[in-house]
Amino acid sequence: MPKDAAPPRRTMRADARRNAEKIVAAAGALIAEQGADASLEEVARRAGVGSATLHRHFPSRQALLEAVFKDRVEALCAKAGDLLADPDPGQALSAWLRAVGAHAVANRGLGASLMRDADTTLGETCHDMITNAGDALLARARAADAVRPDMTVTQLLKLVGAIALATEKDIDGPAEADLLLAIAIDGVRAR
Amino acid sequence: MPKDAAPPRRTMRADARRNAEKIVAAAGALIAEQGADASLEEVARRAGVGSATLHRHFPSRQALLEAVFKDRVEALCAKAGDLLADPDPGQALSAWLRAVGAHAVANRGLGASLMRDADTTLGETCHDMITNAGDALLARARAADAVRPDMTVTQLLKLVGAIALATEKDIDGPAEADLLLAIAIDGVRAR
DNA sequence: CCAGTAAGTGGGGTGGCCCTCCGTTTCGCG
DNA sequence: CGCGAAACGGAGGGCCACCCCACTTACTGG
Repeated sequence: MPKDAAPPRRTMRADARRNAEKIVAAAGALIAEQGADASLEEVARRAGVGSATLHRHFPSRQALLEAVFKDRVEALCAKAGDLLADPDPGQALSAWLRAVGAHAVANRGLGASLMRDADTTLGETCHDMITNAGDALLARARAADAVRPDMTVTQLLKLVGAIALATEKDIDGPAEADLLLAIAIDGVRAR
Repeated sequence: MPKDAAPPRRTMRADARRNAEKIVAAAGALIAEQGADASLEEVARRAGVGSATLHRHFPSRQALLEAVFKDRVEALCAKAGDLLADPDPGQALSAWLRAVGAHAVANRGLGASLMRDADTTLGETCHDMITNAGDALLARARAADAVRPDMTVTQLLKLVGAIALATEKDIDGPAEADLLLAIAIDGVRAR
């Protein structure tokens, strides 16, 4: 009998991985300079690869953004885990939201990534990760009657992302964002 | 002696005015369908004019958006005027903000117009109009100790615009936006 | 060590977009 | 009416996302 179809690759080929890394690095730099709608061709150019390679590794702009922001998001998730040990659940939630907001303004375009579009079909790893992380904090805060009972993480993140988006191209973005965020968080508190 | 340079036109030529109107109408329809980043060439195509004509009448996308939203914005300004007579200044402000938010989600892209880019060089009539209108309401609310004393209209509008932007592509945009807005406004109140 | 092969690559093409130049048409004033 | 200026719109340049396909390269089993 014919032998089975070729066994599927277990790991990426070494050069492919290297190229992917070069692309992510270049994208990170360019996005920091120009924002999340930077030219993908310019990214490929700076990474020293063809545009086809970029598109093969990252089929959509969103996919590339997620790769770029992955470690930042992981850091935020870790922070959420730490804050679960905080004695004051309400304070913990609000501290985390401000941290998320700070990252979102600092890294142009992260905000848009987090809010995410209700239409994205699948694979929104970034958004899922942060949603899950935030959910734990929110649940605890809700149990302690520190927040309005009808809040959802999605709403919270939308709020944070929206504010980041609105201030990210401001002259004094971070300060403005922090102020607006503080105000919004105030509204989230249980009355 | 040579006669003075030809006297400058006082009014637009009739066909020019008609074309401008057709363009605004087409843009309004397309923006309602596809959002504020709709293709300008498609607008020109639907209006039955060449793309050069569109660009002559509206040198920037922002200029076109302002023309499209002008009457909506005027309505909001009028409403602000009316609300100045409301006996409760805090309530009046919050009602107006919700009205602004509702319009912003309903008319895709209005939100972005309102928040406006800190870098726009000049001529942001739309933004100016609404800023002035809101300022009166805010001043009155502040005098009545109904809001935090450090709020500015710009911040308020940024908040509203951001929320509209964040929810405008949602399945259930209006409801979501109203809820988030209510929360944010709650944070704006004086403690 | 070596060849076979699937995985990976990138140049070039396509179509869309924004915007401008410029020859042609149209308006409206005198 | 007739003429000059105002307005028009198609063609074309530059840029971009994305796809196709002939070529190259890394891994694997003998």
